[in-house]
Amino acid sequence: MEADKSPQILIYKMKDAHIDVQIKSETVWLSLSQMAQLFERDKSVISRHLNNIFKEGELERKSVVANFATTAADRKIYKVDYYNLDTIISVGYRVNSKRGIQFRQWATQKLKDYLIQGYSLNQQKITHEGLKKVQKTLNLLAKTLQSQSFIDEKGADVLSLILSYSKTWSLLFKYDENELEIPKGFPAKSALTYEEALEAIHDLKSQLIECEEASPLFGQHPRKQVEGILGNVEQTFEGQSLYPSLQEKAAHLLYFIIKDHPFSDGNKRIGTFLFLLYLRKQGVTLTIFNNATLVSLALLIAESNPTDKEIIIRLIINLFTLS
DNA sequence: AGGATATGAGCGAGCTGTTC
DNA sequence: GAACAGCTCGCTCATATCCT
Repeated sequence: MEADKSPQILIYKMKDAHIDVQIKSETVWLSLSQMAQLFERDKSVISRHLNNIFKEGELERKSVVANFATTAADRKIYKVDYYNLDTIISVGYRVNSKRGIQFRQWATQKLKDYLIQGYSLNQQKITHEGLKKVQKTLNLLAKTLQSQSFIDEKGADVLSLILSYSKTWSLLFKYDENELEIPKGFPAKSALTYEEALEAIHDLKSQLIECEEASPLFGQHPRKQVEGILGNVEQTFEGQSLYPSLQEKAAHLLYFIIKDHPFSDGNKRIGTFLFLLYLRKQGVTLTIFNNATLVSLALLIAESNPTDKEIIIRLIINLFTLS
C-alpha cells in the first residue's frame, strides 16, 4: 500500500476523546488500537472479533487489510495493519458498545451534513480538488454504509440519492461561484388545475388502498391550500412568470407540497406523483427520475432545512439538465 | 418456575514477532 | 533489551435456550 501524501482526515469527536479517521487511497482506515479506543474495548477483544470476521468469511482479510508504516509513541516506525470501513463497521456490530451505535449515527449524519449544507463547507470556497475529495468521500461512505445496510430505511434512501447525484455536485458548486447560468429550460405549456390534481390523487389513493399502503386519511386536504400551491407555481409578477421554465415550476411544485404538507397523510407520495403528472402534462419524460431517486428526493426535501430551499430547488433543476 | 447448559462478549496475562 | 503490535489462553459474567 503506497502512502498517500495528503491523507484526508475526518475527526469523529466524542465527549472525552476523538479519533482521527484516515481517508487514504479512497477508503477509510483504522488500526486495531484505534478500534479498541473507538469502541472502548480491550485490544484483545477487537483482535478476536477481527479473526472471527475473517474466519467466518464475512469479509476477506486481504481485501480489507492494509499495512501502513506508522510512527508510534516511541518515535519508532512500525508496520501496522489498518482495517477499512467495512471491517470497522463489522466489528462495531459485534462489539456490544454504545460507541459502535454512536459511530454509525455519526457516519450517517456526516453524509446528510455534506449533502444538505456541506456545499459551503465552513464557508470556504471549494476548489476543484477539494470538491473531488468530497465526492470521493461521499461515494466511499455511501457505498460502504449501503452495503452494510446498517442504516434505517430513511438513511438508505438519502444515501442512494447521494450516490446517484454525487456527479451533480460540481454543478451545484458552480452555481455558487456564478460560473454556471441557471438553465433556461423550456416554457411550460399549461398549468396543472386543481381538478386534475384531485382526480390524480383519487386514483393514487384507490391504488394504494388496494395494496393496503394507504389509510382512508390519505390525501385529505383543505382545498384552498392545495389551490394556493398550484397557483404559487404559476404566479406572475408584472406580467412575467415568477418561475419561467417548466423545470422551475415542477421543482417548486414538488417542494411546496412536501414542505407545506397540505395533506393529512401522504405528502411525499402525492408531491412526487403530482410532480410527475405535471411533467407528463408538459410532454416531458425524464429517465433520470427513477423510482428510487424520486423517493430519495422526496425524503431529502422533507428532511432539509427551510433555509436551504434555494439549494434544494437548484438541485432538482440540475437533475433535469443532466437527463 | 427454576435449575442446567450453551453461547457470546469481556478482561488480563503472557507469549511471539518487529523495530530501533 | 525496551517498547510496541498483535495473538492466544483461561477465566468471568450475562443472556438465551433447553429440560425437568
